[in-house]
Amino acid sequence: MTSTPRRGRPPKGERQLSREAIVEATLKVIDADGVGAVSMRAVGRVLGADAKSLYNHVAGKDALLDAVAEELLGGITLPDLTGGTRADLLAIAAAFRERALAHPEAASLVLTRQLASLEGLAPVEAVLSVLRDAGCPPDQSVHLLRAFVATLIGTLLREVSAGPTYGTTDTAGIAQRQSILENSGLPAVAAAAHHLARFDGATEYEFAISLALDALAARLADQR
Amino acid sequence: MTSTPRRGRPPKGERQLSREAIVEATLKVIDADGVGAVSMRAVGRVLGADAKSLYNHVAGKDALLDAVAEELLGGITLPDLTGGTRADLLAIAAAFRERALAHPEAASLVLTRQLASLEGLAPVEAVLSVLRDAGCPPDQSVHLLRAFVATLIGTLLREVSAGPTYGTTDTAGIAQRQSILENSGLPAVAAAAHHLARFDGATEYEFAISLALDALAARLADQR
DNA sequence: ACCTGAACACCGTTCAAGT
DNA sequence: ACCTGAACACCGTTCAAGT
Repeated sequence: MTSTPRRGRPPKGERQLSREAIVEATLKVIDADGVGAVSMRAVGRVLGADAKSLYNHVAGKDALLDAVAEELLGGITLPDLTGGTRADLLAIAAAFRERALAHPEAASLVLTRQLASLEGLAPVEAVLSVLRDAGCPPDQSVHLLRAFVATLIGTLLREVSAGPTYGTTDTAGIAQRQSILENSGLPAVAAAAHHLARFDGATEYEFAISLALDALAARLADQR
Repeated sequence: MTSTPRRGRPPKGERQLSREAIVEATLKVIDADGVGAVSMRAVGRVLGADAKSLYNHVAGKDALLDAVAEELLGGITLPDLTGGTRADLLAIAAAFRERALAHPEAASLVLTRQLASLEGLAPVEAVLSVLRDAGCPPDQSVHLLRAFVATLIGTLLREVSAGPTYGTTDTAGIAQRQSILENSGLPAVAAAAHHLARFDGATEYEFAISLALDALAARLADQR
């Protein structure tokens, strides 16, 4: 009288698997428990399906993580461009950051993986077209794009990995870090301990991006 | 007549395990096959010991990877400071890069992990002391340090993950990428396809760092 | 003090067997 | 066309049993 285990494709309207649903389920796992918690079995569990069934829709775990990264990158809603170079680049960067902070656990995937697809090219197009409209030649634009993206990625990686508690909330932790730094024996570190022990993502983001855009503007001015 | 399996601690001068040897062996695994190939069993194999023995010297796999990151960070040989702000920051960044490129497969560990130890504080001290000597107040120094490091990390992450073949060697790959970009339907991307399809780590590094240092110098000048 | 056997609860992935 | 059972070669980690 035990329930006889089924085999083969389920008979009726049991939910069909799809690549899209699988990617979505994976993102759910990541949001809940981090990238490290992703396994074919865990994703299958979310969908009520066997892990092996996923292989009918994705090539494997690595390809699945790539797909999640592409989904995130492709889901960025780019701003309408106004023609103001600085304002437009600021807005593009903000769109990037917004997406990263919406899925902080997944952000490292986008920031870290080498993506080959065309999906993620829209932000690149946006930045390059702003630079082109600013009168920047293509070779210079590509250099500036890469430097700008590097700063953006480095800044966001730090922000998402620092977590929200690093800053204002955890006063005990701040005090402890500060005293460690003060007693580090390193004079410049000790002198800056108060500031090193604190971190506010939004402030650091604005500082770094603003700095990068200043540098970029200076190069564009040189150009002319 | 089969060899009887030993149990308990081996009787004599069989190599002792040590935290240091374990970290070194892990780095060997990473250099050979990447971070993904690290497992307690694989590291044990390198040392001729059982994976479980490692737990007598490190808390677990995650702590082991942290230790590798700290070893890399701590092993950076910092330049003697000359008093020239730009030259000194350039030299510090170069030391960072040199270490990253010496272990490209391991670099993401250092660039990505949140390190809590004091080992990695020497580069921070170096940068902060250069900024202090340039007359920059501590709060501003910390912002500039973080922005500078973000650019450095973003740039190096790209360089190590791009691999050496992206640039000059793989002419077929370059041509293919270029034609994909030209046919992407994105006008600015298509216009810059020739440059987007190519990547030279050293050139991009110099461009990005130089840009960051220009921006930093401008801020220091404002200050006064 | 330190190493290992046995053991547990996991992995990713292949492939044939099913519907 | 798509799902699963059986199977394989892996994982990290605990703990008691040994020397």
